Amino acid sequence: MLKIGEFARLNGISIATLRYYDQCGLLKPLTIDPETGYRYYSLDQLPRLNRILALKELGFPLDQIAQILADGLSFEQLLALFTLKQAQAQHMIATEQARLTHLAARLRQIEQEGKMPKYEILLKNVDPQLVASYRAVVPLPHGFTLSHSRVVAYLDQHHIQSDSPAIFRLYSTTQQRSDGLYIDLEASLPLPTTLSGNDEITIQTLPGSLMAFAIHTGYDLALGQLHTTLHSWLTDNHYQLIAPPRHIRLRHDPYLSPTQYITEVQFPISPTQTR
Amino acid sequence: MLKIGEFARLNGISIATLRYYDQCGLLKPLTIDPETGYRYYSLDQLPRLNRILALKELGFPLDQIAQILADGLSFEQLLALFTLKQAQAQHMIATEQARLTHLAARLRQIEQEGKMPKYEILLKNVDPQLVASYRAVVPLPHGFTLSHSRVVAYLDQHHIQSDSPAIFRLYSTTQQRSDGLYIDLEASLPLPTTLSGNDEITIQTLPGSLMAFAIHTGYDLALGQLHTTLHSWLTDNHYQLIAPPRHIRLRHDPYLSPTQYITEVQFPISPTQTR
DNA sequence: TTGCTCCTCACGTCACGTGAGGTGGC
DNA sequence: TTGCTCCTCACGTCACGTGAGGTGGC
Repeated sequence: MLKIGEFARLNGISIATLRYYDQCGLLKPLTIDPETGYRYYSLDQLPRLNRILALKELGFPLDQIAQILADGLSFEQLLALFTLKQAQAQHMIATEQARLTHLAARLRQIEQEGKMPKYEILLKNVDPQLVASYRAVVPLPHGFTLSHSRVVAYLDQHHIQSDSPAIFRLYSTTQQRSDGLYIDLEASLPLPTTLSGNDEITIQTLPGSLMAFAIHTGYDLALGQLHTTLHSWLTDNHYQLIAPPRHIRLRHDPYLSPTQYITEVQFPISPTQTR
Repeated sequence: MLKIGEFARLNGISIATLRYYDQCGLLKPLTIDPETGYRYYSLDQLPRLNRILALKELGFPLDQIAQILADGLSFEQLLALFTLKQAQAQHMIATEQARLTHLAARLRQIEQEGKMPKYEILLKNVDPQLVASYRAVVPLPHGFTLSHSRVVAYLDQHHIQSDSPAIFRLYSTTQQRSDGLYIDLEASLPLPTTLSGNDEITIQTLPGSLMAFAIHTGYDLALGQLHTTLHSWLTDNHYQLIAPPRHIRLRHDPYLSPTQYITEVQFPISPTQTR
């Protein structure tokens, strides 16, 4: 019969752990002195404790360990449990490896610039969104505002006032023509309820998607660098662009200085198939 | 000015998260309506929030993120923080990969045997231990008990009664000679205090070490399989044996049936240098 | 009036670690 | 008597999630 301290030392674990396992019923001492409350363990309990510790190292939570040891699981359940754990471990590895990649990139930046990077690239899910849209190939730099005003005019006709930010989808990169730069652009504004469109204006639902996004502060035509950064981020992190990039004009009041503008750039993405 | 729900949706995070960041001072709303308590955020707070989220993805705890953003860290501290995180991520990957290996092994066993394996192999740290030892090449099967009784006799001479289990160090594997099997063996018993030895008995401190160990139930000469299992476990998990294996006779009373015997097998190990 | 969004507690999570304050056996 | 080991609460951990119960604006 072993006192709790001896039993703990034998297994290289803490007394608190054994007391906790007692409390949650995972491993009760063989006897408890009713006078003193001292817990006494038997050497015969070693195999059970070791099984517990081994399963814990495999990453199982204590309640699942209790189930496994109680033998209340069918062969299939056992198999499923272990296969699931395997998948979880693989997922953890992938996550940590991505983290390593990002950390390495940051370290390089810190060493070079002595500072944090300008853009933070993050992931989020964006819901589908009902919008009124106007698409055309338009000249820069005013194409954004021109297209936007077409949609605003349409909404005005229908007496709808939208204070949601404008969404631009970029179907092409900027293209040099003889008379200047052009871009294939779609301006959209969210609608509270569906309408019928017309020749110019399309009513549609922008698809929801996983997005890699970043916030840009300042004039929204100086976004080339951010696009480049996002593109290389995608390949580094095994994502692919699955739809046109979006610009969201979060703040773009004409009476503000352009340095105050805030634009969100969204890249709709999905994970690249590995293999 | 954005209400908390709008600001949350904009970043794809929960309202609870924003409230929590307010509470712990990481990101306070720009203003709070004193009447209603409503929190109002500004678009200018987007970059800070994104930095927070990015650092969180890199694995930093919120209090460290606060420090980093407060810019209260020197270049060296920043570098150290990131390098440490990198090391932690690498460690995590190694741990998870070991877990995967073990899970795969278990899965194979479950599929083949439909049952949990016989032995659980675990790690623990063992402290140094002052002992009285007798070492000799002895015949099997009685060599263990013979050597053990030499040490017991020595302790009796000194009127010391040790009820700690006997420790055997196996300096060789079993060897076939013309007159039977032999083994180079050292039997030890823990001492409460140091003594002077004699021709036969050495007083020494068994070194502490990281141990891979397993518990064996039953007759303690049927341990060949466990040794083999332990050896292949070592190579699978990138450890190497750095000292003779130990057998600890946790229960070995002569009046018990050998099926009741409990022996712990310990392999002193250290991680194999990778590269 | 009905929904919707917001508010503030307060509690739960998971596997223990860490005192505080006290007891039992040598 | 002094150490040592053991006991039982109770609280802290980390970053929120989840009600309960209530309020404000359309």
